Amino acid sequence: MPQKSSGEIAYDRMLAAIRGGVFAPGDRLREEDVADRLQISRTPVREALRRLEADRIVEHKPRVGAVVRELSHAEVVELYEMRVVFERTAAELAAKHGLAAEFDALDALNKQLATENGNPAHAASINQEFHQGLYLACRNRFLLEAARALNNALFLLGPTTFTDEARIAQVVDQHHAIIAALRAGDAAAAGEAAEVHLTTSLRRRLKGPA
Amino acid sequence: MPQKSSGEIAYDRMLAAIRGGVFAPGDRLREEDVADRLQISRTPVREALRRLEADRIVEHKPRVGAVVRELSHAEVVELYEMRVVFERTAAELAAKHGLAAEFDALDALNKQLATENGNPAHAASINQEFHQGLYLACRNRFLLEAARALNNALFLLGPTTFTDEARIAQVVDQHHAIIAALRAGDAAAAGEAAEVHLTTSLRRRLKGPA
DNA sequence: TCTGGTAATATTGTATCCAAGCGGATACAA
DNA sequence: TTGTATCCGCTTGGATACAATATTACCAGA
Repeated sequence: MPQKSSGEIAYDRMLAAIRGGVFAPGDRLREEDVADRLQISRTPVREALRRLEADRIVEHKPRVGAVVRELSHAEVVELYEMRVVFERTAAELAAKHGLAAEFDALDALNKQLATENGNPAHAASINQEFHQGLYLACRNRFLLEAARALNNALFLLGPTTFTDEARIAQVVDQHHAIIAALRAGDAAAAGEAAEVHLTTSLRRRLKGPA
Repeated sequence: MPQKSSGEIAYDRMLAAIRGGVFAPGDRLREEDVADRLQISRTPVREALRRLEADRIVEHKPRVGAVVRELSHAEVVELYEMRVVFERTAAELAAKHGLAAEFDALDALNKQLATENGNPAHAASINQEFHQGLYLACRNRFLLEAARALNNALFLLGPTTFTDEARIAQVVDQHHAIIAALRAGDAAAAGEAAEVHLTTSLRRRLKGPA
């Protein structure tokens, strides 16, 4: 193990497990179980659990254990409320600080997304990359970190639905509007487009499961 | 120790130490030193350090140790950039969701601040409470948490300067503008007032030390 | 004197061990 | 049959011991 510490590995694996639906909200995460599963001792597992707790992905009850958080309806709304703010801010800042090459990269991703009709998982992955690229273009480490934590919390809601073809087309369109505003250097328009995009996303989410 | 775990205590004490200037940016925090100092073992100290790392207050270099972060000029600007966004958002949401009683409490704090001429430390403390109250009024747990982390990072810059009497008067005025907009339920105006306030604050900060 | 390598040392990373607290289950009594 | 009290076990919280590694100091040779 030259590069990553066991704690890092534990964190990554557990995050991936939650992301992949192996651990569902409400599941208990007993330190020893996880340790056995990952073939390491409890110490790095505890470290990983603490980090997940800081990300608000697990809840830590003293003497009871860690459980994967369940988001109430109110919290889901609050989560998206903040996501809208972050995304709008990211778009505004990216319009100011981003490079043309970065916008080109976003455009390329978006074109790729447009052709991903049959593969929902891949489409979701490209979508992730797009938004990550947007955050990277705004040259603000604190926003990047805050958005990362927020997006991790988003995994609790399960995978984004990209099964619908019309939905993908809509997303691609909205992304395109953002990119156009970015290229024009129009921060206000970019922010507005991002807000529209995310608001649609929330609406979609709330319509879905619960 | 019925209520707080050693880890909690370690976190609180270290945060207070950084806040109080005991640990300055660039200082190394060796686990054993801190453990000795707090009369506990390394385990809870590590937990506290990991939490501080999540807050981006310390940097953790493998096999080397934790050092209190030093913010570059660029990072300070980015930090305030985000703080403006958060504060603006908080004001907007508070205007929508806050209760009249909460606005009254903010007003009371602000009046108290106006009379705190001779005591910079106390004035700073009241100011903290004011902003905390604003965040609480907006009913968004994610914003609250993100703002908490950001404000902790702010401690790295040293205490806010509230020595100048004219400065306090200006702050009180700007707070008052925010409160007025909140009471009117005018989200846009509240957000605008908050942005003005924080922008002044940044200007003040950059004029100061470095 | 400077440079290269090697070895000692300092410090974190991981594992294991002991203590403490909470919850559940069971038994007894009403 | 139900309510209550007590006891046992499961799980985390904290401490310590051990391993791994990066840094640094020191020495030898050029």
